[in-house]
Parts: sequence; structure tokens; C-alpha cells
Amino acid sequence: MDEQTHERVRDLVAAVPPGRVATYGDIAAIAGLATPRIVGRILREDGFDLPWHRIIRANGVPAPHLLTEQLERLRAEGVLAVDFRIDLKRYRWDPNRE
DNA sequence: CCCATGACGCGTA
DNA sequence: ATACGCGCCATGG
Repeated sequence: MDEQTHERVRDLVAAVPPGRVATYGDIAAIAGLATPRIVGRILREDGFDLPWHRIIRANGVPAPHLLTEQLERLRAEGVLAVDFRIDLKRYRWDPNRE
């Protein structure tokens, strides 16, 4: 991976404020990546010190293996899940609105 | 070089 | 809502 984009993604993830969420696609789009897969990959290998729990799938559901942990962390900061699903309409982070 | 494997996403059925 | 298929692309074998 390009060290540039790697940092870029890290910064973007870190920029998502508490109580808000973003999708892998959102981050990828802003970072100018061709595919959201890269975002997941970066978080996997280097996302332990980031608010990774604020990154979810486009359908509002967290990655399967993190489901419990992630929803718990989100709940702790006010993001509530209904039937394991986050309401993107309400919690999605809008960079231009904060 | 070819192939499989993902913290993904979208269109179809 | 569920299930596939396909595109995407970095990595590792």
C-alpha cells in the first residue's frame, strides 16, 4: 500500500466524531480509493488505535466478526442499533456539516 | 504469472 | 428479507 493513502485513510477514520458513523464506502470515496475493500484492509492491519467502531457497512450493519463489540462501543456513545442495524439516515457523518 | 481471500458494495432475482 | 454474481484491488502462496 501507498503510505500516503494509508495515512489518509487513518486520518479520515480518526476524523469521524463520536456519536456519528461512516461507511467503508464513504471513507474510500473521500480518500479517492477505487474500492472500499482497501479501507477494511487498513483497519484490519493498522486500526487498533483508531475509532474503528464508527466504520460500518453500507447497509448499516457492522462487520460480522465484530458485531457485538462494535455495537456495544457505539451504544456507549449514543449510537443505537435496531435489530443489529444502525440507522444511517440519522447517524451518518457528513463531513460538511459536522 | 495465476489463484484465492477478504473489516466491501451494488444490482438482480 | 435472503441469496448470488460480479467488480474491485492489495496481499500472500
